[in-house]
Amino acid sequence: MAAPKSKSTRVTLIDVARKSGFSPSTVSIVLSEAPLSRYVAAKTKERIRKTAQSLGYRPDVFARSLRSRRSHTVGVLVFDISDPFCVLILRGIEKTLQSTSYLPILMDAHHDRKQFEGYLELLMERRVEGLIVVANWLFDEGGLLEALKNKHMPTVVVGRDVSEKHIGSVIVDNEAGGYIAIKHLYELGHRRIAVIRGPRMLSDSNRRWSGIQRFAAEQGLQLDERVVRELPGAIDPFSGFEGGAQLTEELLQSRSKFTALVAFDDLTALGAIRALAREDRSAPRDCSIIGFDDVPLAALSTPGITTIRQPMEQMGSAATNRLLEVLRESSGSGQVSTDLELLPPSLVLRDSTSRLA
Amino acid sequence: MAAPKSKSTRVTLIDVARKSGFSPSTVSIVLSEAPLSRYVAAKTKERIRKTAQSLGYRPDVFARSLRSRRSHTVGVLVFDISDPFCVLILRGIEKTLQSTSYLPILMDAHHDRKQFEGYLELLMERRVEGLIVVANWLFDEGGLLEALKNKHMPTVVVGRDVSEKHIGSVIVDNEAGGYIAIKHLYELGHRRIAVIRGPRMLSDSNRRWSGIQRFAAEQGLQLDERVVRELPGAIDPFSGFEGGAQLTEELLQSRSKFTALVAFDDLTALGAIRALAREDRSAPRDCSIIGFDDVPLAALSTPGITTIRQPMEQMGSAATNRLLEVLRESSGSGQVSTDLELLPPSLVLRDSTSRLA
DNA sequence: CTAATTTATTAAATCGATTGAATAGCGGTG
DNA sequence: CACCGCTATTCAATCGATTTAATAAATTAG
Repeated sequence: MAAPKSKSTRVTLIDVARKSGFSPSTVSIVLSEAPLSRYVAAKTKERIRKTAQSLGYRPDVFARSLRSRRSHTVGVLVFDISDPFCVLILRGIEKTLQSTSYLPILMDAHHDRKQFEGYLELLMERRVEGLIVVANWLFDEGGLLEALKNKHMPTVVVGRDVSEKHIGSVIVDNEAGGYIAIKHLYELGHRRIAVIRGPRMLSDSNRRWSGIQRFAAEQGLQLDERVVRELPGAIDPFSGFEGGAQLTEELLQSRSKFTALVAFDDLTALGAIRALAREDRSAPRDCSIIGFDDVPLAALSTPGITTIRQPMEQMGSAATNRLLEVLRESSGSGQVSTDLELLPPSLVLRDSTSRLA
Repeated sequence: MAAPKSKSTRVTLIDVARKSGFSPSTVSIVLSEAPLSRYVAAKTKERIRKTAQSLGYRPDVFARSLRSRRSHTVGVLVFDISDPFCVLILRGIEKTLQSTSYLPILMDAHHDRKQFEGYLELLMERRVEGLIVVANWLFDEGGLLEALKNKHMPTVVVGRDVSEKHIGSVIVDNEAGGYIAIKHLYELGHRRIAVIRGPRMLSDSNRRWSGIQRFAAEQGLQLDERVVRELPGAIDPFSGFEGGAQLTEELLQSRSKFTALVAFDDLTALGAIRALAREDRSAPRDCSIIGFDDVPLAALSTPGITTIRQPMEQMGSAATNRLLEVLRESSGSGQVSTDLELLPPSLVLRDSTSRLA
């Protein structure tokens, strides 16, 4: 039989206190498992918990936060939620946070500096206890990091290496990724390998390129610089696609020969495939193509794109755990340790690459 | 010169009151633009605002919410954020909410009933003032709606028609979409048109099918039932792809002829393309294919998928405006009007369909 | 046997705002 | 001139918890 309480009155701590016969203090101490609860008799605890349960008591988050000065929330600031790259990271964050008492508050800056700052401010106002920034495509620009640092807020960035700035970072090992990518093509017999690398200003891009070069050096493979191109440093999340298509077209029209292509990421690879199609060619028949990221699209396009997988969900978890550690240890005073967490990429075989005939 | 305040002490309303020489009440009334502020002298307002500004005062959300019993938040419950269908809707919601004082709190149930309910509970505890549910792929099942109704919370569902249940809904006009889709193929000269429709239990699917049938009836077009298939009612967000590939393969292996295919959605279309490729055929050369939704992938695959676009961002906005209306008018007592808002779909031409040779 | 310590509980202050009722001044009215 | 309604501001209660310091009883120590 449901208690026929007056409908609109919420059950408060006082109600529980009255009904259980203990003081509000004791009830609070028991229900919030404060340190003092060590001294509360087991029987008392049980009685209080039972009454709370039976009344359907739910503490008021606002009252609680007001008094205890803790919001039990963390801000998650993502640069562009429509970037498929982000979504799995978010899932990792969410799953990890789920078992804690922290609520993620997600804000999407959709690639806008102003918005980013605005939302950052908003999150501060909502008194988040920590911050996870999911960065992609240019983020570094123009003192954003300074803004972050000044906030004096435990912060972890995932997807971009900013470790010098006394903020934690979690990223994939891009150098290893580049290495694995070209190695795969090499092992399929390809020797004339084109590369569409990312913008030079992007550190990810440089690391991947280093990996490629390292492999080439190790194998004595000659990288023909006439078939190495660089994406422009654009802002639009789809610019990778456009750029990939554009540059591939140029490559095809130049006289230089190549039988395989390392694309900066999956979108670039998709663009390359589009360009091939325009010339009535296709992957992998006329050119093997390998991407990077393993966004969901990569599996759905035809041909499926062979790619270097970033363990995105793991990256989300790792970043979250990093933050939680700090939050736990010092309740706010702490800063995230500066070091960089590198997660290993892996090769995902699909149909856009094949052995050289 | 920055004021050298003791660093950790936050600026409170009292500080502003003291410095400006008015009482806390007046300050509160002015800064929160309460009704009473009508009676506050313009000069006073200005002085208070100025001091607030100069002290860098930011009201404490918790104190404010505690006293005023308003959280200034709305819950956004999405069924699966990795479904690209959702993301643009979210953007619409976010953009619309941005200009208001409401903060969206986003929770992702990733296709799990239990999670959905858990997050629903959590949002109630956080005292959201309203709810936007972004539903896709089966949601109707098993009393979820009842749960929602019982919460006595203004709610709008986008993406699924639940208007009978006294909850607002915003969806695309699926019937019109189906009609437009087949019309497009018909106008390209196709007469033997296959259809992979969605699961029968999904109302979207039925409406689209109705639209297709209506067009056929109007034109006296015969729909050959041997080339009409139905996706199984699976849960997985990618089942559309698998299903599309599977059913297309079956269609190809049956002796029945067809020159075009209406796919339930873009993922299904991608699956169909994959199946064609396996048989060394391709769209649109061997078969024109039209999708539904216009998810971002549709533009990036090769060939680009001709599709029926759902105005997803608009749908998000519409749902949000619907909710805001209710929230404004009665501060909570109100329920969302039951009626259904149908938004028009539109044809997006790309390369997966072509005139019958 | 008293003092100190540990266990168990509570009174009361507090977090930082909002808000309904109260206080005045002031011009107009019958 | 007493009363009313309007403008302008403030007092004090309140929202619902947490937390510090205090109280009291029980146990141990000296």
